[in-house]
Amino acid sequence: MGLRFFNTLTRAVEEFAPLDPAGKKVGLYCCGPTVHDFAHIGNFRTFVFADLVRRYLEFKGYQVTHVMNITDVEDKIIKRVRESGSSREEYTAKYEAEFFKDFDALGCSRPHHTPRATGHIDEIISLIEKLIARGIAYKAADGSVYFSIEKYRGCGCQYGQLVKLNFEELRPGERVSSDEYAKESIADFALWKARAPEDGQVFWPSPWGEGRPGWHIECSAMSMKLLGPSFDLHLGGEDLIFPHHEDEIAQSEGAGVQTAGEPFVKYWLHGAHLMVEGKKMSKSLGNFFTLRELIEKKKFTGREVRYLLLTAHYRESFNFTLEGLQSARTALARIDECVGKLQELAGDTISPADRAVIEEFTAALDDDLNVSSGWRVVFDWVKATNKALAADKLSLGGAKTALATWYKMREVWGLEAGKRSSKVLAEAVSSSPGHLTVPIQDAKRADAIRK
RNA sequence: GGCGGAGUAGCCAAGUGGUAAGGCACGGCUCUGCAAAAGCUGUAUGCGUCGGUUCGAUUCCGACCUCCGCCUCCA
Repeated sequence: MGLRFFNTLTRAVEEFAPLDPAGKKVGLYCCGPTVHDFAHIGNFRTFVFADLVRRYLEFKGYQVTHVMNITDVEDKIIKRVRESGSSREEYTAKYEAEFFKDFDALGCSRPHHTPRATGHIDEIISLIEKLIARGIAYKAADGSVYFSIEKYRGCGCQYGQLVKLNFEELRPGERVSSDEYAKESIADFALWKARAPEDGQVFWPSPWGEGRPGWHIECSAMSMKLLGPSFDLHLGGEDLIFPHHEDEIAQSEGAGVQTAGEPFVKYWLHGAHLMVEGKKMSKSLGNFFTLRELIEKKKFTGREVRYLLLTAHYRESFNFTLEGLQSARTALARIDECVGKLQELAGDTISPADRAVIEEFTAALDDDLNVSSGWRVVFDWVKATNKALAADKLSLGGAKTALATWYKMREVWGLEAGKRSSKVLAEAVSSSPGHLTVPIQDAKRADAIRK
């Protein structure tokens, strides 16, 4: 059996088969950040998850094109821009830069493309024009353009592919904002929002007047531009299933740009949310970690945070705790210790990995990214390696193979060791091949280093 | 109210119709200036509750309890 993913579209685990007839190229899109503030640890769970998917596909030999959008125009951003007095460009550039700082600290591979919504206004407009031409979108009295779910369904398209929806009982929300009173139907959503006074300088010209894109449209426009009208994988947090992703499907398939019978996206993968210290993250509870807080105030590393995020299956809600980070630190140190010894023995030479271990590892990850089983393989390997090291039974060749085995698995985890912690450094100073012995005269120095 | 997900040792977390992986924490032993690391080793008669099916259920079915998400431009 090969790689399998749980597809939200079918609510089942499916064999992964790329659209590419050669079975080689894979298009992967992940909904990226809205750059209105520092991203929190929950946001990053999704990006680490997407990074794992990408790395594992590459590990499996696929040629992945990874796209992640930057949403740099949206209600909250406009509000903040107005309050801060800076321009939208200045404001979003700052938080985009901060976002990538954290993204890098977590060891996430940069996507091949990180398109900004505001850089694709033309594509967005042309997509909306297609929808209007097909009679699925309409310009309302307020100057905005809306997507008509009724018309869409009238074309034989299905709305509600990702969630079961009861249209008769769709409740008119109490919080329908006043600027959307012109919609024909309550479930219709904005493709283009007419310029409002509070938007300030944030607007673009369009065939329907000045305004800005709706929330969902940029993902449709940019993903199809960069990956084609049909692509393999679309990822995001579970909260995006509805309405964001449902609406993306509607906009993209409603435009009629796909080859007959081909979907906009073949596999939809959604990551579950994070809890913090047993509670739902919320600003009022104050349990809202940002990565920089964890790094600067709590003195953890991005690598430790990444490890912790990678210990739980992506579809299970996960309880993120400082205690968990502490145990992540210990577990990583154990791996590093073992790898450090191997490096001393084998150097950084290239050797084939242990096939049996890699096969076991692959079997674990193939199963909808069963990271827990993957870690079991890693720690069984650590144990076996340590045992051989302690018994002095590891030949040079054996050490090279063991090291290569870890490097292979590490490609998937993305946990390259950066700077060693002071504890490990102290040991590295006093270690010699084979056994870790501290010369007696160095005892005081060792104690000093320890402090 | 509608839809969906989950409840496994102190904490995190796999898994299976036939008797519970792994990590962290904790205890014992070996090694050691003391530690740490490493090695060996111990720790759930039990998998939310109550019923049912079965030779046998944690795994299947039903009910219930609890938690979480979406239905409201939050990853």
